[in-house]
Amino acid sequence: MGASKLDIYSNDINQIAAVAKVFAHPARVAILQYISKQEACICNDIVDEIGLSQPTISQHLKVINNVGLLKGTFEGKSLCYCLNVKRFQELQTLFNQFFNQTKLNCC
Amino acid sequence: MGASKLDIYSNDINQIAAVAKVFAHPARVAILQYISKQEACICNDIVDEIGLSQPTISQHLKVINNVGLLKGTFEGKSLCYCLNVKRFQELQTLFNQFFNQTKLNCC
DNA sequence: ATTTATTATCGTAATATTGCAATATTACAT
DNA sequence: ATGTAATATTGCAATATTACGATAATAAAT
Repeated sequence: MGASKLDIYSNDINQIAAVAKVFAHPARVAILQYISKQEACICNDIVDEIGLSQPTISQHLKVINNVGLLKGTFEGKSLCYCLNVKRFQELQTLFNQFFNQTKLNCC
Repeated sequence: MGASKLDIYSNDINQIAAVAKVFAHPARVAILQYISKQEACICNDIVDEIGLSQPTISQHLKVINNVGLLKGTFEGKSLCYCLNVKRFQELQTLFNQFFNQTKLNCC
């Protein structure tokens, strides 16, 4: 197998898991931290900062972008990756709701 | 490859990723929700509740247990899986610290 | 001791993820 | 138009994850 049986879970549960997956790789956590620290939203420096190849970083950025966490001006030579703070906040709230609801029910 | 290069990241970052991985599968999210709802902390019912086989559930429980999220009396026939609420709270705090710190830095 | 009920482990197949080299694309500058 | 600099995509190899059937292990009850 190897594939998760997504159809047997509720949408809420699948959403939590999908979002958690973005944070489930250290490179992506490191990228998020790094781009949030950069005032001017630097770009290829991510490759230098983290010890991975450019294609690998690009791949991770795509995953981060797929949940709407990137914001920036994408203009050829001078790209600019920024953290979408509003979306970031939404995901934090999503997690907290899950944690709080689960705690509330507990014995 | 397929293996993450854990040695190039800080411990903090690896910890966030490792914890997120636990929540990155819908079965584990569903299991956590379910065991928190059960007052009497029932066990094999998880298999009936979620639509997966007993070995698969057992495997997921192991992953959940590895981050210390399980608490219970493990006595042969009448096992009892409980959510370790204290640890659950710790992980929530861990996530929130990451989110808050990252937001704080942001441009 | 044997049965019974419950969970864990092993072995295996299928799919997913990670990472990189090579190449393609894009947009700016000359 | 050509070159350059930066990122994206493709293709591939290695490892990880997911899932299940078969089997083992454990403890209670008879």
